[in-house]
Amino acid sequence: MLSKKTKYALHALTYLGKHRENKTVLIQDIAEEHGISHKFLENILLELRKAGYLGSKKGKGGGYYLIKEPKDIPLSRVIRLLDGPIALLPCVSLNYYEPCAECKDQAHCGINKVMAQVRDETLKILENKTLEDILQGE
Amino acid sequence: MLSKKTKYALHALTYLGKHRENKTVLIQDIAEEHGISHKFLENILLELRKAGYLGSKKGKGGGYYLIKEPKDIPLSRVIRLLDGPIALLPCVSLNYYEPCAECKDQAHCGINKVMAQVRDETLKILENKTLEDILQGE
DNA sequence: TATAAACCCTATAAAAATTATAGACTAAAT
DNA sequence: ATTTAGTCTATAATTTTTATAGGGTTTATA
Repeated sequence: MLSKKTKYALHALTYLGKHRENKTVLIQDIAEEHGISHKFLENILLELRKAGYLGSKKGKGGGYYLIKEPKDIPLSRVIRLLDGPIALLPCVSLNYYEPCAECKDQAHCGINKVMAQVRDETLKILENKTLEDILQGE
Repeated sequence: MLSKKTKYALHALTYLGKHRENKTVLIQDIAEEHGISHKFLENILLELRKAGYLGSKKGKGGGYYLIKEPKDIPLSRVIRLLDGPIALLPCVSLNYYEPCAECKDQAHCGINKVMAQVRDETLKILENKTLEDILQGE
């Protein structure tokens, strides 16, 4: 399951995607719309900005706005950013690799091999679905 | 990512799958082989038995053994049993459904729709990979 | 230029979930 | 009888997630 962080990030991105004509959107507006803690959401939006998905403007009249096209924001990226690895095991993670302590020889581990396949196939799914798909379903 | 519980369960099932000629296998042997806490593994094997994957024999000469064919043990089942939902959000879970608090109208939620698709496609992957696939990779 | 609005940033607290341990109990073999 | 090995439930320890707090910086505008 996705963490609330990632779930909230998706809601925020969706909200921002739906309000692209406005110059900026307030954290507060997104938080209220979805009943999310303002402060918690703040941290999430900050991460999305640092990762290059959002722009922001400080001061009065400020707020957040999308700077990427919805079609260029795949689920895989959002999940990796906020939740970490997509792979089911650290030993097959492309971005967060770590060997598994209980596995003596990764090269001959059937679990490792199958999980690498699962990772590849899962990745295909999550790279194909983008914010645009979400917006179309709203 | 899978919990250690699920990961250990997969290692245990693999071990049991590789030792099907023996009548039974000791918890201790599996625990030692993979450096897992005996007691922790005990609870996991108990769950696998209650779910119908393993049989057990008490007393001297006892232990665990596989009672299902490896090809009839898909990853999806093991994961659901020990980790819970495969869906990325509770609102699209088939086995552990719960509405999402921050979503006002699930019927018009783009996230919900996309995640239901992701769930279906992910499920296809995890239902297709079985213990047999793991054993073949060993 | 003072003021209020709004994001920036880091630290920490609270809660929940995961991981691990403990110990008494039952069953079976010898 | 004794030893071996799984059964079961409770609880402790640890880690992760979720949430909060509060001072800082920037900007619009009166």
